[in-house]
Amino acid sequence: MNIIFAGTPEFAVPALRALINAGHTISMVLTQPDRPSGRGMKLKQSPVKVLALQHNIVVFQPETLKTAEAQARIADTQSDVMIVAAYGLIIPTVVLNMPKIGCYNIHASLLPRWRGAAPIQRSILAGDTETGVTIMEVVPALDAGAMVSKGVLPISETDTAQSLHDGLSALGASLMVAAMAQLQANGHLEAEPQDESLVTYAHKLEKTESPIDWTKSALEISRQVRAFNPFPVATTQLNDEICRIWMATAQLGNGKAGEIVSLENGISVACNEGLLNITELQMPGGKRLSYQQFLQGHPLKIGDAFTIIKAYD
RNA sequence: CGCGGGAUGGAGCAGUCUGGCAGCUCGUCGGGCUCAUAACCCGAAGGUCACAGGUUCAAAUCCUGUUCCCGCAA
Repeated sequence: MNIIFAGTPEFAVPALRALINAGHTISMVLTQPDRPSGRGMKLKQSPVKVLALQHNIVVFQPETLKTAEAQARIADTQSDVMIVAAYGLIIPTVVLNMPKIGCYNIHASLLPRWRGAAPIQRSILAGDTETGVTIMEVVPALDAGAMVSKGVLPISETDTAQSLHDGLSALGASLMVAAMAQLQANGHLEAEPQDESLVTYAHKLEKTESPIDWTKSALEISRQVRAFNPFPVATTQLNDEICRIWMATAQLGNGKAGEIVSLENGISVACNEGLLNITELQMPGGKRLSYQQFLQGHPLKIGDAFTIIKAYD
């Protein structure tokens, strides 16, 4: 089929690759304009753009799809379907109506739960035991289209936003390829409307949510740490310096909130309820370190305490 | 040239402010102990202190430039 693909970050890359490998013609790739990013603020191409260029696919990077010019270029591709995966720009209704057959989206949650920007992180934070990917029709309202198919992925006690992201991204790619195969065979896709009474929204993570509050339970903090890995990373304070916590799990035990109670298998810190077992962390200027390596250069004693960051600049 | 931090035996760090013998924890190697061990004891090797230049009797340390890494910001 003749497909126009709209996506920007790493999450969308497996889907584009899978569609190419499935033999579809990608008539155009829409992705966000190159942005100044990283140290030195150099212009950086989106991961989707990099892949598209490797396959000599036409890349179109308008600042907005509201202009007649941009819309004309998209219309010119005469595409059968448009596939959207974390594109990051609002797609006007007029553009949604351009593809002959329709417009489909990959969303990283089991809709109608977690519509919005940060479904993966919010599902971990909420303590969900499973999450997944939904293939659905794109409609003008946010992630509200009828659902074509779903794939489920369990969330384990050691899953991070990164690990789930990778799993969901791959799952979404295979579901989308399957959906396109079905569409090609049948000429249409069955879609089930979302139950509006079960809708929840996954708001973007705020930087202000990253400091760890040691008076919460270990379970909650562990979810925070894992949901915030790799971004924006949970933080706490150690000896007047900001310490980033990359990996931690909850375990049984108790003590005074913030105090280290054991250094046996990880750095165990007392919370209001239970212990947080830190296994990977990072100090300013340094790299992420396993707790073993960290302890060799930063000697900690039982009784030392992490403190709560008061104000976040 | 967006802002800040960093680079010291194989790993992680101290030492730099105030110039004066190259240190710590771990790893590696050798020996000892042990039924045994990632445990413990004894010993050893391993450094162009990122790179280049400058100041000085003397530079890891002060000055200038370069490279690479980390964080912020997006």
